[in-house]
Amino acid sequence: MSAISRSASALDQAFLRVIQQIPPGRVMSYGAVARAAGLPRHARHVGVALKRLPDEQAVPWWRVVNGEGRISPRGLDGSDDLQRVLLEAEAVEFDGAGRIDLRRFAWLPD
DNA sequence: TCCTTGACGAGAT
DNA sequence: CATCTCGCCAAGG
Repeated sequence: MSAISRSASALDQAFLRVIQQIPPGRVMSYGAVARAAGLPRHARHVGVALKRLPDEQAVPWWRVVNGEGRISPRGLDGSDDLQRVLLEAEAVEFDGAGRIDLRRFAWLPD
């Protein structure tokens, strides 16, 4: 029983497995994760899966951004800022508008 | 069952 | 660029 299988639905686990493969310094959009998991049109659910992700990070959730190369705002908690800090710590660059150049940092499964 | 909610995305204006 | 509109689809009320 892996750490993520405890509180995630079978569908969520498909996304999480993909996310676990994203190498440091690279990112993937929600839609890309969904497609790589063989579940196109489920971009929104990738976000849902991460949201209900338990504290214990067995998954590099911070390497998932939206299709514009931006960190999706989720409101009050400062997890947005944390995400940016974690990414910059991996040398991922943000431009003046807070965007990541996906042509350079996006990753796709081999 | 019906209705509403989204860490989304593509396209039109 | 910034907005807005729609399509998408599982979950929860």
